This record gives sequence, structure tokens and C-alpha cells, in this order.
Amino acid sequence: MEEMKFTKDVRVRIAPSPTGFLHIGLARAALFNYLFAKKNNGKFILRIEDTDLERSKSEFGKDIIEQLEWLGLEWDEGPFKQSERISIYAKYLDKLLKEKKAYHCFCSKEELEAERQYQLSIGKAPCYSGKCRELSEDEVQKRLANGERSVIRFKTPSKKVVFRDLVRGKIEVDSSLLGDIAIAKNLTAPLYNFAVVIDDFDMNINYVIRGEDHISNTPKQILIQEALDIPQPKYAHLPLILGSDRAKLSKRHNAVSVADYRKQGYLPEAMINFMALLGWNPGTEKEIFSMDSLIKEFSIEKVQKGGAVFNLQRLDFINGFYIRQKPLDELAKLCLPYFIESKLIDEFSDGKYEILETRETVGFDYLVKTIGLYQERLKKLSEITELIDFFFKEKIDYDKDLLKWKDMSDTDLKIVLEKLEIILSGIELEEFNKENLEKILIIEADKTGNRGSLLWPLRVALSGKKASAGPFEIAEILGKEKVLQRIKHAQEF
RNA sequence: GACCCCAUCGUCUAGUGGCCUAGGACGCAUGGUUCUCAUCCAUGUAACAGGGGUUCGACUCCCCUUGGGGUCGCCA
Repeated sequence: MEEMKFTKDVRVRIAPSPTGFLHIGLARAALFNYLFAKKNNGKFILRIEDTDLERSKSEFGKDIIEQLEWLGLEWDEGPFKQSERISIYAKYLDKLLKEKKAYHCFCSKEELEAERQYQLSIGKAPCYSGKCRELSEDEVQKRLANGERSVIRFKTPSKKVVFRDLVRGKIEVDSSLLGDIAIAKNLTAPLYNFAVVIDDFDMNINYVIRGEDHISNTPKQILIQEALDIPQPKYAHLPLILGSDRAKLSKRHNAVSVADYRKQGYLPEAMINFMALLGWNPGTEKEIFSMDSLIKEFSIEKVQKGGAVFNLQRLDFINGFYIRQKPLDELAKLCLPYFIESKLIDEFSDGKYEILETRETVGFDYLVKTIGLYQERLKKLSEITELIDFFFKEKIDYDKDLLKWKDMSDTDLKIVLEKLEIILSGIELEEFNKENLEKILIIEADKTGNRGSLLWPLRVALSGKKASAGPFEIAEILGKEKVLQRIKHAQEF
């Protein structure tokens, strides 16, 4: 294979339509475009394709921008909105009409549907028959003047359209199977395949990197380019992201919007790392990539051809990895909103926090300490509150049997708790720290010949959970008073 | 149905004709560390869809079959 050379001024774009929240598939396409641009010192352009007025909503446009920023996929130009560029399309539409390369079609939706059904029934690819192609100029003007509903169609030339895809190689399509495609509802309402061509040309886009689902649009767009005599960009079609059933990822599989993952507490660097490896890989055994290293190592030739199944377990693994890498105070900052949202704490203006249940005031360092205990256990940020809620409660709730280590009896448990109470109350306040507690309690636990028989009840009494951080570090953070309270509470069963 | 695309462990993938007894990672399993969970470490698990060619030699090249997917809008 010949080495791929890219022009000096690479210009790529991502062109989402604001008809839904930013989708994972689109985010990955954005990432690949971004990487390709950065790698080649090019420009990455954001264009919002909002020609469908009915379905486009500004709230979605806002989300797309917000999530792209969150992911760190900063664009160099834009966001451009197609709705603000209508006059540009009209010019080209007019040209095509004048040159008789496009025409008005007056067929009704019902007619079209019937035609489609018929073609399907005889085993042909459904496409427009070209019925209105030969309408006389007079008739067209008359019907237009009458206000008859029409649409502008492109006279699709019959030929073999061949293009070289950067990831797939040669792709060939017989355009006679396409039919005369609709390119605009009217002069001021262009349709996708037309608007894309004009915009990409107008914005000097020379590489179009997009999802595989656009392969079938490519010949249409090439034909329009040829009719307008405008240059053809290079194409690269990315493999699709699939659900576990290997169908295109959609709402019925997982969460599909970037915002959903963000809410659940996935880190942007994890999302980027994960998405990059979905359909691309550097050919080495490296698996962890920062954005910078991706830019360095990315190459379009290494993009996979087959679709890639979205694997949540892998995302969790990568996210857990990045959580463990985070400096603790940064992690605490990221976790903060989850505490507030779950009503564990409230924020005071001076950087202090109130524990809502106990009305105590704590500093940010308290959050840092507690979260620190769970940094290596966290797969996503949203899990933090249920893991450490016991630090923020007056009384904790759990089943008495949970206190028992293995097949411990009620009396054994009673003895252990009493022993714990005596030992712990004997420790001076200033010595009530992890190191001391561990020193003293381990000795005590070893005497029983089975550490669990002492440590397990202690840990459960403090946390109320069958899985948690260790008892010594929990005890230190809780402090002597609360520790004794919780031991007492355990005895009250 | 038509057209287009794709095909290595369950998943993401390495592999560009001999370095392949097919490598790595996730997952899973087992063991170690450990009161628990997690982390960490070790070990294991599991794949070239099938059939023809081409070749001294095919996971790698060609063809067919099979399987999967995408697209067929006055959506993008």
C-alpha cells in the first residue's frame, strides 16, 4: 500500500444535527476528526446541521457544544449553523435549476409511497421514477404559481460512481439505483445531501471523516459535486459503534448520549481513551492514551473496518483507572456535586459544608479524607455517595446478623463488642489515629487467632456495610466519640 | 427485497505469506496479599466462519458460500 500523504492545510469538520443529545457515535466521529486535524496541523470545524426545522431544537445544539467542550474536542472554526446560511444554498440551487440539472417535482407523498411499495414488491431498489423530469417549463411555472407543493430533485446521471475511501479502499456504486434524489424542499429549504456538499465546499473541507452509515450518501454527494463542478473531498468512513447485539448503537442498548455518561461520573479522559480504541488501535500493546498521545499516535490507516461493540465493562475499567490516577483533591472536587445532589451535604458560601443529617460543619478536607478511602474502589463518580454515606449519617442502618463474623454466635458477638468498647475507650483522643488503632487492634485480633472475629464486627459497626474500606482508617476519620457511639449502637440490637 | 460494507478469543484488538505452538487488554476463573470489598501481583480460560484455489508455505492473496451490519425519506 502506498504511503498516505495529506495536504498541508487539512480541514475537517463534524456536522451534527441538533435533533438529540450528543450521541456517543458522533462524539467518536468528532474525536477522530479532531485527532486527524491535530495530527496534520489542520483545522477542525463545527457545523450544526439544522436544516430540519421541525426536529431541530436549540437545547440539543447547546448540549452538543457543551459535551464537545467537556470532552476537550475544541473546534477551530464555528459553530456554523446551516439555518443561517440559506442564501448560499439558494444560489447553487438556482444554478442547478437553470442548468436543468435539477427540477421541480410535484408528486405527492402518497404517489411516492405507492411507487416505493410497488418497486419493493417486484424486488427492485426503491427509487424515484423521474416522472416529473420532463415537465415543460410552462407547466412547472403554472403549477408553481398555483402554489402546488413541490420539491427540488437532482437529475441523477446514470453512471458508475467510484471513490477511494481512506479506510476501505475502492467503493463502487451504480448511480442508476439511486433515483433522482430530493435536494431541497424549496429554494430556501435545502435538504441534507445538498447542504452538505455546498457547506463542505464553502468551508474548504478536504477530508470528510464520518460514520459508515454515510457510505450510501457519498455517491449522491459526489454526483452533486460533479454537477456543480466543485472539488471532491477525500472520504474516510468510520466503522459503526455497535450494541451487544451487533446492531448500530441506539437508545435501546445503553445510554447513548455523552451527557448520560457524564452524569454517571465517567471522566472525559476515560471517554476519550475508550472511544479512541473503538475502531482504532496503534498496533502496539499500549492501551492508555491521553489526548496528546492520541494526537501523536493517531493514523487513519489504522482505523478498523468492522464495527465495534460498545463494551461497558471496558469503559468502567478505563474510568476506574483514570479515577485512581486523579490527584485526590481534584477527585474530591469532581465528587462534590454528587454529595450535594444526594442531599448528604450542603455547601456554605465560605467553602465549608454542612452535613445535613447531623448539622455538623466540615471543611473540604473532610471530603478529601473520606473520598480518599474509596479512590481505588470507584468505577464511576456517581457510586461514591452510596459507598461513603455512613460518614454523613447520625445513625447507620444495617442488619444485626451482618455484624457476625462467619458463624459467630450472639454471645460471641456481645463479647467482641464489649471488648472493642473497652479497648477503644482506653485510647487517648490524640492517639486515636489509624496507625495506633491498627497497632493496638491487630495485636488484640491476633490473640483470638482469627483477625476477622474482631475486625469484621468493628468494621460493620462503623460502616454498616459488608464491603467497605478498612476499620482503622474509617475509625480515624469518624473520631473517637462517633466510633464509640456506633459500637454502642451495635450493642443495642 | 435491492445495493454497499464487513468477518481473529464473549468483547476491543495485534497480525500486511514463513518470526503463530496466533500476542495484548477487558471480562471470567483460580491463587497470593487481606476482616470484607477494591487495588496490586501471579496463573489460567478462550479465536483465525466454512469450502475451494494461488503458493514450497496461508490468519494473511483470489473466488464462492455462510453469517453480520448499513442504506434505500419532502431526516440527518
